[in-house]
Amino acid sequence: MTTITGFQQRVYKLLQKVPKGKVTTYAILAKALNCGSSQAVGGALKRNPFAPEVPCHRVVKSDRSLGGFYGQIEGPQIENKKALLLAEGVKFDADNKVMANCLWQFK
DNA sequence: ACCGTGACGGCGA
DNA sequence: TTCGCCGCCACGG
Repeated sequence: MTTITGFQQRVYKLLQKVPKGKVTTYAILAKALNCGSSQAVGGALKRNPFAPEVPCHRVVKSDRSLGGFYGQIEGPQIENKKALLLAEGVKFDADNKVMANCLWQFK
């Protein structure tokens, strides 16, 4: 039973606003949603019922590390996430961190 | 209705 | 500069 709460729907909608080749952070999303907790955003993405429709792979932590993907904070899925972003033109640092200029801000 | 947990963030030591 | 702790909102059991 996919219990989609209004908050989650809001997160997905906003996330779809992120263009290809750019990434955003949980904090930025939270702020845009006027929410003080990025964890809430992460929780929503974790339970993301719209796998490919919602580009949850374009969301990284505020320290620009990959964060999580498909319910995992590390593992093969994360590698896939990185590959996906690379395929979209997002560049990474030597420490598996996205370049700051690739960050998308809701302005 | 209550408590514990979480794909996080920021500040302090 | 790196590691650790507390705080935040929302959700599941």
